Amino acid sequence: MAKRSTVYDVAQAAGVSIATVSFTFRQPERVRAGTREAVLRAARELDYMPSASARGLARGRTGALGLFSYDLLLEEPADEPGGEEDFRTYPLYVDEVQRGFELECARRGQALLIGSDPRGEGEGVMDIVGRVDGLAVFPGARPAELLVPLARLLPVVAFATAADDGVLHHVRVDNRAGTRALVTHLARTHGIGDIGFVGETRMSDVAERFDGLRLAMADLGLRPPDGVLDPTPVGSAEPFPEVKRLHAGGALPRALVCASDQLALELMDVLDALGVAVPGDVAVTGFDGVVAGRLHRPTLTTVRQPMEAMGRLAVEILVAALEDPAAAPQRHRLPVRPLFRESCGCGRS
Amino acid sequence: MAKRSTVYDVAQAAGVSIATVSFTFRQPERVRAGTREAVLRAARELDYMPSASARGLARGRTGALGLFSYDLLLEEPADEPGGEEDFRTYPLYVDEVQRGFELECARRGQALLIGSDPRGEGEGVMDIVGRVDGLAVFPGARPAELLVPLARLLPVVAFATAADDGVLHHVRVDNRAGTRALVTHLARTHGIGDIGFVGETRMSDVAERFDGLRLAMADLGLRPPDGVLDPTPVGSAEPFPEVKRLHAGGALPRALVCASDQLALELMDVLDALGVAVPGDVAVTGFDGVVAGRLHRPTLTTVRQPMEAMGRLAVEILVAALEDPAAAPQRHRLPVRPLFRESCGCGRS
DNA sequence: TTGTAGGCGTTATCAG
DNA sequence: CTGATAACGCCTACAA
Repeated sequence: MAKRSTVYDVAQAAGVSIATVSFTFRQPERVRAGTREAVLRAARELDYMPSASARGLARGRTGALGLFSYDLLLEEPADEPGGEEDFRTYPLYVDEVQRGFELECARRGQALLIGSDPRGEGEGVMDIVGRVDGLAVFPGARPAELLVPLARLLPVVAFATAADDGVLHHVRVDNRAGTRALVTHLARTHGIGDIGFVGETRMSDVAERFDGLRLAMADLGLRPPDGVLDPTPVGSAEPFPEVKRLHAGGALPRALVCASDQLALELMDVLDALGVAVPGDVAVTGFDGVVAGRLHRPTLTTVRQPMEAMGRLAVEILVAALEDPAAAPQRHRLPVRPLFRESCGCGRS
Repeated sequence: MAKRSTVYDVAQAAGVSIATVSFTFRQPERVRAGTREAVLRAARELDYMPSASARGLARGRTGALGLFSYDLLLEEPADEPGGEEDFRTYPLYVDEVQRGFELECARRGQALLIGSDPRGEGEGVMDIVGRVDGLAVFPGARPAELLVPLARLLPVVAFATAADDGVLHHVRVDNRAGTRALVTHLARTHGIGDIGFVGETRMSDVAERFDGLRLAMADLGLRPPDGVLDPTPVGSAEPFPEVKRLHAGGALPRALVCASDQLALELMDVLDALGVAVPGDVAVTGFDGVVAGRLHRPTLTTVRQPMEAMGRLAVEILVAALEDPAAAPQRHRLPVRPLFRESCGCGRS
């Protein structure tokens, strides 16, 4: 690898000082034409590429924004023995939010740093924080409070996280309105009043979804469930024990509203194995609006989050915060949109 | 924003020199236990986050890998007036390769910088090159030769690009085998011998696909087309003029092999508008294996590229090149897999 | 308009 | 085992 040339090399080749070289790149007009030509030509001939490290150090800014996931899905590359690809694992919710973040960064010519914490030690954040001017973070197993100290150092946007702090910027969706729309549809259109909720409510998003379901049922004069069903994580060994028990006892609700699309798809697998027809015997709904819900048969009724918009918004917030560090933290709650497809009993969409 | 604390602050708080602080972080065992504790505690209390800029400058390495696209799809966020999402635009081929790159970086705890050149001035590369230790680049409108000077400065992996240089690392797929499999299937299974190729062959990948088609047809004793049909870019105003002309003259081939899935989907729109049935009147195939091909009706027969593996491989190559800068450039050609679905006349898959 | 010189936060090479 | 101290490459007053 050839040694990269520096301002010194360019300065020497152009017969000027390094200050002039540096100046030529940032304020080309304010340099005499002849000098400018000489500098630019020298730079081109020497393949001069400014060092972002040096520049960042001198300026006190890296010029990059960061996107961080605490626990990334790190599955080993699945073999594709011959069948179709498993699009249940991609693209997920986070992938689409990330895409919005990327598109907005690209539009603004912003460099984007993607980081994660594969070991789960929280040490990964430190690394990335040192590299960026602002950071957006997906919710993870670790409590969001860990982000608060970071927010004193740089602007931080938290996705889909409860907002009981006063320092983080927040980008969330209207989860309650989402499940409310689902419940209302199930009741009014399909005449279903016996609705259960599947999922675990430790994440604030899911808690809000469950809350929205209960509020909506109460408003409709229906009896809300006392609690959630099967608050076990996605992908557990013996999934949905409670649903199975209810089925065995013939006490399955007529509809199961799930905390996410992923969960709903897994649930439908289990129901299928039990010989329960969807939507005939029980209606199933998801939340997120990932593509897998359209590939599944029956197609999945769900609530679509504006993921691309969420990602873009995070970038906007960070850029604004960089320009005005004194501004108050922003809290956004974006609207969602129900998608009524086959799994609730509607016709194919 | 609070000023970030530095090694100096930590050193002072711990009552040691900055050298000891730095040393404590890199070789904890080689520092006396008491000193170590003091330093780590001070660092924690001060929320010390090392500056990647300073570190990179001192070490001569940024510790990040880069992924660059010359011309990113920068569509404005599409309104979603109420219908379903348009999954034709995401995830595309590049998105899935990028995902593989990300997963592999995450697995290795590597920081990943994503950059693009929205203005198309080539100036974006300079910015990102200064930030990374190694770079992978998607093919773009600009000739790959522009990458050669970069490769003298840092390891560069080119995706899906012709390899007539001696310096770039290459990650490609076996395009010829892909179209060969398609042609063989069309001929043997569906008895089709009249096959056209749609697409523009300026990109080496597409040229190879066309070449594979011609070779396969010749081997089968069929008469290969003299040239390609409609070498116009995706998304042009008046798409597929030649196909329309052939249809008007009643001379449409029995099968149209397209350069990509995107192109095939657009073509099917046009055929549909012309009243041409797929696969009844004409069989259509794509190339890539993106998810949109499964959502379309009829589902799209295509050739699947191992995109995740391609992304992962690029990371492996870069990491290896960083460890041994003297090693020769690597050239990989990964296998592809045909997926026979409805659009060629096969049953639903 | 251009040059000089100091500083940005770490690392690494030495002595001690 | 720890402490000075010189890079690292660029930016930016301040001078000339």
